[in-house]
Amino acid sequence: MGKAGEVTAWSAWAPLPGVPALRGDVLAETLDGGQAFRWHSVDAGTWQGQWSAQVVQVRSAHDGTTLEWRAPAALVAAAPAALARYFATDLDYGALADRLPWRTDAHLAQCLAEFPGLRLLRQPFGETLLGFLCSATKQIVQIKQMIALLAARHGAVIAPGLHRLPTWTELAPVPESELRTCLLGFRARYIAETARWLAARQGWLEETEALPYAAAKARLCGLPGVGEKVADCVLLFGAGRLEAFPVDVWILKTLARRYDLAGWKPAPLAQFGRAHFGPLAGLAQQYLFAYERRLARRQ
DNA sequence: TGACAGGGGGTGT
DNA sequence: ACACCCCCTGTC
Repeated sequence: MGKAGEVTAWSAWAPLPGVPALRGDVLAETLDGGQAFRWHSVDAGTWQGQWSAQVVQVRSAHDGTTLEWRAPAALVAAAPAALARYFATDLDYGALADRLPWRTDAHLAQCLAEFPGLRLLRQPFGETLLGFLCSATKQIVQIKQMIALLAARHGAVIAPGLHRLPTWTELAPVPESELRTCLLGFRARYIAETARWLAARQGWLEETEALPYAAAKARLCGLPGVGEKVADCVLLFGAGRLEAFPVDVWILKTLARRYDLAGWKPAPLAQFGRAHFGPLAGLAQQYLFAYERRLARRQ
């Protein structure tokens, strides 16, 4: 018998075609750098993560060609398709990064050089919304803690000791007071109200995900607790909208410092971002973000 | 080892 | 501009 949550029978490691192997720090930044909140390191270079009803481990292949993965034997059938979507294996991120204006932006060029191969994930839309409703004034470790508690207490079991995140429908009947015990603080009310609002509108999230960027963002901003920053994160990390440009305090600082934009407000900065970085502004944002965080940690 | 102060990736009023 | 909520981190 293993510990709770410990998978005893894993499938064999298999390549994940379309995703090049990533340097250890770049893989860590991709999986555990603020896009997603359900990955943890199980071994040097090996990460275990969950989304929807999936549980997988990933690492860079020893031959250095691609990422490789394995899944609990009982869950392996659905894994290839789920992985392909989650890791956006159809997108060549090397080519996308090359289309950013690094040739005329020395700072961006340095950020790209620091995190070669950095990727954006395509997480389930509803789960991404839940994660970023938890994110206000919280750091990654704390958000991960809230999300883990929500899953453990309100999510269905998908493998021994492993729970998926609750769906919005499952969250709707949970009283706000009970959500507060998941360390959500003032975010509990946002999540409770959003859950009830969504439960009364089946299909609303799916419709929103399919809308053009601006319309989808406007709709998300109508949810309690969702402002422009959260909406942009949900669209960037949960819908593959690479034009979304979330402006948080890190980006505020980095744009002020590196682009001489001190004193600018978030909305004008978002405009600057889209104008300067172009239709893949969200990818540029992720590089700037990763770089600034690395500098901060080194202090 | 324990206590304490400081601050935190945002939204809503 | 400030409240919201309380956990994490660093420090003594």
